[in-house]
Amino acid sequence: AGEVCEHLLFIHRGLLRYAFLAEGEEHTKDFAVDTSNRFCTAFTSLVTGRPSEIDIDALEDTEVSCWPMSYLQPLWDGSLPWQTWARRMAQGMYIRKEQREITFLRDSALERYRRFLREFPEVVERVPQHYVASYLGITPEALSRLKRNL
Amino acid sequence: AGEVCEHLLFIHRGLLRYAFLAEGEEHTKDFAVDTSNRFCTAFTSLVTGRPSEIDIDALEDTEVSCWPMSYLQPLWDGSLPWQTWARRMAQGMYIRKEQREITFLRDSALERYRRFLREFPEVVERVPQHYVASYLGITPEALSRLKRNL
DNA sequence: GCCTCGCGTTGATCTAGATCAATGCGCTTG
DNA sequence: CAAGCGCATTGATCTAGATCAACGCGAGGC
Repeated sequence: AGEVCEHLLFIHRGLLRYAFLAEGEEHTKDFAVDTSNRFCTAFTSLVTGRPSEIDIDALEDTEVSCWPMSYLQPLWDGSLPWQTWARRMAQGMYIRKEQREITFLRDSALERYRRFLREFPEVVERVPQHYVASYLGITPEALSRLKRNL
Repeated sequence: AGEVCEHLLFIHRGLLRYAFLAEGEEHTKDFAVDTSNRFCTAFTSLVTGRPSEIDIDALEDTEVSCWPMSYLQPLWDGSLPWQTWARRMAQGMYIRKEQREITFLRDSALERYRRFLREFPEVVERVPQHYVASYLGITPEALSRLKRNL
């Protein structure tokens, strides 16, 4: 956070977490894992050129390929297939966020946890549980109690 | 909802609402107004070609230009400037959804209402209040009480 | 070995917001 | 005009999840 994001990462191995800080609280926005979501970047900063408000940290030793934006931007702006690729990436990211919006409007914390287990079946074993709680928008204590009902 | 979205709309006058149905409850995802967000479409359906899960309904008499996808797709796929335009649109939509994600993780209902007033200052006077409540993820009763504390 | 630290759990209490039910009030329609 | 409807408000009660505090327990580090 604070820097302008200049890179697009592709995750070969490991696990990253997107977070942001607000009034001393840290909130988990998303995970990026080697088993899915293999691209990782502070997208908003990347495309606006403004400093990122989110932190990205590695929860495991992580191996990535790193694409500098200075390399990608000319491809995106100069070549139709790459432009299409970039558009599709943005579309896919939108669709994921829309799902998350729907989940916040429609589901209880328990239901959100069940969906999380379905979307990231392996992540739950690889990250400290309080990060999962934070991703769901609840406290660690609440998640601990939720698990008793499934 | 149920149909594949084939159009991108540009709103000249009026006000639309995005909603979805879940277990008999209707939830409001977003508003599209003639004073901002002037494009409107069931984006996920538009780009995936799958039937839309969301409804779009007009809360006022609304005047739009209607761009059929059969017209846009060849532009997007065949022309760099149009492709760039489409990519930028997808990026912008992502950024808006990210803001909404952050708001659900970080803010109380009261704070979300304050932000809503800032983002859509005029909408609050143009739509029934229970739609605003639904957009915020709370009940109409709760919103009615919230307003007493600002 | 012991000590600490990070993390999860558990218990007791508190609170934001949900739920249910009643009231009021402007608009439309007969 | 009255009747009915959609919507906002208000009150009483309930509940999911927050908060605060205590405890446990395994993994390092000394």
